[in-house]
Amino acid sequence: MADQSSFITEARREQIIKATIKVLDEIGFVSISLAKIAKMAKVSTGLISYHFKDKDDVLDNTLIYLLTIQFDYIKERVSEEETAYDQLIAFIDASLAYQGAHTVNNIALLEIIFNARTEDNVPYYRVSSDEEDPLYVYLQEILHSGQETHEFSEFNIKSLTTMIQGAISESILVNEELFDLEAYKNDLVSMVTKIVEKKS
Amino acid sequence: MADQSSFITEARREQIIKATIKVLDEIGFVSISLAKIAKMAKVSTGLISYHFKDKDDVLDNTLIYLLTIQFDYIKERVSEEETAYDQLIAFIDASLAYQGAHTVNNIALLEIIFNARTEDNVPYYRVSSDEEDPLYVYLQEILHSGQETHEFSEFNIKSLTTMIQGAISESILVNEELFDLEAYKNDLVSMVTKIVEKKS
DNA sequence: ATTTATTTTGATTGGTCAATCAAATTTACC
DNA sequence: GGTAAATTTGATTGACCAATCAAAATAAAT
Repeated sequence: MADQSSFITEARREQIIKATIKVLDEIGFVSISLAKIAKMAKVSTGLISYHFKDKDDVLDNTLIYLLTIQFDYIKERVSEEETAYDQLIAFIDASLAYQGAHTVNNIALLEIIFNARTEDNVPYYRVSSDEEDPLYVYLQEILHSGQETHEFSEFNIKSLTTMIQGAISESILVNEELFDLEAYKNDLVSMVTKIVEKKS
Repeated sequence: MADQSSFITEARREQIIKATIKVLDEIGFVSISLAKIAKMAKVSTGLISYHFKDKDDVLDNTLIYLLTIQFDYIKERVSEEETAYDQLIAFIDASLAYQGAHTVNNIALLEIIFNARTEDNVPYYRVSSDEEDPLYVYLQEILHSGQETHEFSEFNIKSLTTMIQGAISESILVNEELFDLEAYKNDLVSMVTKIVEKKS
């Protein structure tokens, strides 16, 4: 019984989270309201309050949901590779591929990270992006292992991590129609290769 | 008389814009209101409506104000240099230096770009970042002239522009205390150098 | 079948907001 | 000094919002 009801609860929570993602994509964080999420999910406003503590709780859970999906997608592809270099390429590939294929999720993620703030008004974008962000840590690990095995040259890991993540993030922002994601992927890979490769 | 009153108007507008920047830094785009801007500027709410069409107009003008300051700052430093390579380094230097020195302005800029939307709900961050963004165009020109004079190798200009801008933007997001901006600047310069330099 | 627990609804409440506007104040001009 | 124009105030209005809650509906248990 406790299990059964927990299934219902989980299904409802996911339904509400998915509706939140859609609304975020359509009208953005600034204009979102529980009433609009409820309408999108085709439930009453009270039901959202029943399954989540408050509005912030809905958005926090949506953020976790989005981060988890993205991380799993990338990790799955990277872990298929053997060498640090192949893993690095797979990381870039998968990151850009995820963005191309899950635009709605990415907009929603962006909207939350750039708008949500902690109770003491610290923006989420200043809290994460650091040691705490699993993707950051993961990329750092790849770069580190490549240097350990002397597969890579002696660059600064933190700086290259920041640069790669920035280069990936930036591509979400550019207008899709005018931007050839595939070409960018190839170019970014060859640029990063020039940085990590050992001088011959 | 028309001149005098226009002076007063301009002074008020700037006062309100500066207050808006402060409020954006402190509480963010989501929580901003005309009442809070008025309080920060120490004027009445009605006065803001007298000098600006509506709330969006205040924020649009604040965005233009911030973009102009940033662009002028960078352009001034880049234009002192002669060669494309020195200009490229100066561009990176100045961009990161501006971010380090004008944190409040940068937060405000970020808040507007990642939150404001056009009337048909298109986020500003999808409108700019392209051919329209003066900084983008400026960086592309530097890269282009470097290739024209065969000072640079044959990389894709658009891709490198996106990568550099992403690498610069990303550094706003990382936690200041844990991040050595000076070190990042040097590393980014040496990474970019590896990409633009001709094979010897 | 009846009772009990869980889930869902939608009206309500107190609060904030953008924008308006009549009245007050200040400034410009003669 | 007096008048007209420009500037500034702050109360007001109508819309929207988050959160609450009593009542209804559904499901589970006996």
